[in-house]
Amino acid sequence: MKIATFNINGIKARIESLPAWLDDAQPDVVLLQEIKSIDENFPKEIFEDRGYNVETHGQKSFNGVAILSKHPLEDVSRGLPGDDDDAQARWIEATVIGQREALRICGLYLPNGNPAPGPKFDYKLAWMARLEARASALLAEETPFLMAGDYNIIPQAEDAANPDSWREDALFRLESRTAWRRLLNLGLTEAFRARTQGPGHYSFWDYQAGAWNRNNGIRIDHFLLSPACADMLRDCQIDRDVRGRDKPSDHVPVWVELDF
DNA sequence: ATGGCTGCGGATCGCAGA
Repeated sequence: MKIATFNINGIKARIESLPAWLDDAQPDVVLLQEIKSIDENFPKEIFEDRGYNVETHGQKSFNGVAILSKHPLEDVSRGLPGDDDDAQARWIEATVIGQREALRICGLYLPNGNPAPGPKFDYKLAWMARLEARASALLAEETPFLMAGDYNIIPQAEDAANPDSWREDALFRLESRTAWRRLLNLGLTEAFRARTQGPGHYSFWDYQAGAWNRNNGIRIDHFLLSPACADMLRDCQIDRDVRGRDKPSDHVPVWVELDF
């Protein structure tokens, strides 16, 4: 089963290029971020016509996540637990039934956190603490799961073309990387690094300053896998070429192939 | 050498993103 994550930076702006990528890549499940749409305005029919079940958790103008799945989705849950006052739509989870077992899939759009320090950075770190708590709870349930999406975290220097320019940025500050490390220390596996080593692998290139043409990218879209899910991992790739197509998002899809 | 953008709402700019 092929499961992808893709920050599309606005469903209205990607109304043609997203279906084109789906037809090309043929993922079974897609976790979308930054749909920038309320649920009522999300064009479900475009995806239902292609055989996908569609579950959204949107809001006006900003953020918003969704799941597309060719397999039935069960027990859909919206919003990251831990703060009832958090109105930002950044988390959705559901259970996908595979051939042999079920997999809990969590789609996330982690806060950017800039400028740092400041209230937005505090929100990012608090959100990551809630994410850690959710991961711990899922581990305790002993059901296989993955958490994937736009983490807005550059894990290591090799994940940026120019790491020195990111040192003080919320995506690469020590506090952010420490919170990321805490997730890994729970026993989660980062899918891409389980299979591919070395620099030069990116999932985001800024629209500005010719970042794509210069390959000035960063790797911030990730899959974290529970131990049982990590045993299912067969492949993990970044669809880099998507960034060079017509009217691209600033992110590209990342996907895993899981045997379950 | 420097710096360059895009999307959204309800507007013809301000904010947000990373």
